[in-house]
Amino acid sequence: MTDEKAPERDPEAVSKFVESFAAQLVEAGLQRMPARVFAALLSSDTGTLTSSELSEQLKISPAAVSGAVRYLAQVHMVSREREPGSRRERYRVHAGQWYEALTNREAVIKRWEHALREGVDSLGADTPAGRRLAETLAFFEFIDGEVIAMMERWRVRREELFGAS
Amino acid sequence: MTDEKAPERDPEAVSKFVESFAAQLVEAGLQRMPARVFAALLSSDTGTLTSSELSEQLKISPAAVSGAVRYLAQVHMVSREREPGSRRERYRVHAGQWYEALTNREAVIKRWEHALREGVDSLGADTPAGRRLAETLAFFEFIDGEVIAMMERWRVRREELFGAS
DNA sequence: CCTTAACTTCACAAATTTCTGAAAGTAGCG
DNA sequence: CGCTACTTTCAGAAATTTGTGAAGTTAAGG
Repeated sequence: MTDEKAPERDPEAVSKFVESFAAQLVEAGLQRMPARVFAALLSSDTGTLTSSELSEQLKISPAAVSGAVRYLAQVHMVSREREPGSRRERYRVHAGQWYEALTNREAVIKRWEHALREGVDSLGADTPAGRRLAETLAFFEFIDGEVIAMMERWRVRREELFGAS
Repeated sequence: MTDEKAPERDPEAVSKFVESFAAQLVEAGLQRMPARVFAALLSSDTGTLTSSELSEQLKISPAAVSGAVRYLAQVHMVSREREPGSRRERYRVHAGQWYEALTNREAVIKRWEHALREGVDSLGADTPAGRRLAETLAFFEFIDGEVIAMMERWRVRREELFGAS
């Protein structure tokens, strides 16, 4: 009900959410800057922000934005887009895309499996320790398959709930 | 085939596995000392080690062991046992117990959900950002249920593979 | 081409985290 | 009751991580 034409959200409220969600991400193991940048994108209206918008909103240097975004892109939590006809770059969080990245723990799991296999070999499959490692390995192999099926079910569910593909 | 009565494993090989598996755990977000301690327990024959054994094997101070173990116990990755009739404490990794702790990310997820709910409220459920947050929230709620069912299936599977309950 | 707007890289200062030695508990055992 | 064998706590040194300013790079637009 103000006379502003674009209904600007209360920056105070946005910032409050950004910081509190970022804090949770940090606690879960993400670095601080990537967490804040990601939270900011998640709570933006378009799901996209430019480098300078991020820099301004979060009060951090362009260098920090650059580093954070590079990391986030690497783990597929955001994607980068070039605005045609401008040097400006836009960073985007696809609603449906990012938590699939959580799934990409898969790469991590593969490495765990590798390390465990080596362990089973070098300690001996017939030793108590070897057996313990083998069981852990079996667990991860199980998880591998389950996660894939689970994400399949989620896509179906999501369709039900929100319609859009 | 040596004349040693207890068939000591090659400490070299054990150490190699411990360090390489610990490295993976670190990369996944665990702190260094807890990771090393945990890997050492995982590759021990009995699945238990005393404080001084850990201290010696990993070449770290008793203080470091104490800190690492406190953390691991807190997140339920190891349990502590008192040897009756001795001040000595024993730390144990239950083969089937520890990866259930991975599941206890559950607590983490609950906090994420809380933060997201607040975000939806304060940004407005009818805004684009609000809708994005709501979808993310729905995803986590979905995961909650799935993980529980998945662990159920694992227990069945484990029974098949290894027999022991 | 040259200018300029944008992003990236790099070296370093600051903040944080990690590990240790030393001191202080705590409980078994004589 | 106190000695002894362990473990935990704590303050601080050392290592690591983080974020910045400044210089470097790249491409759009004149």
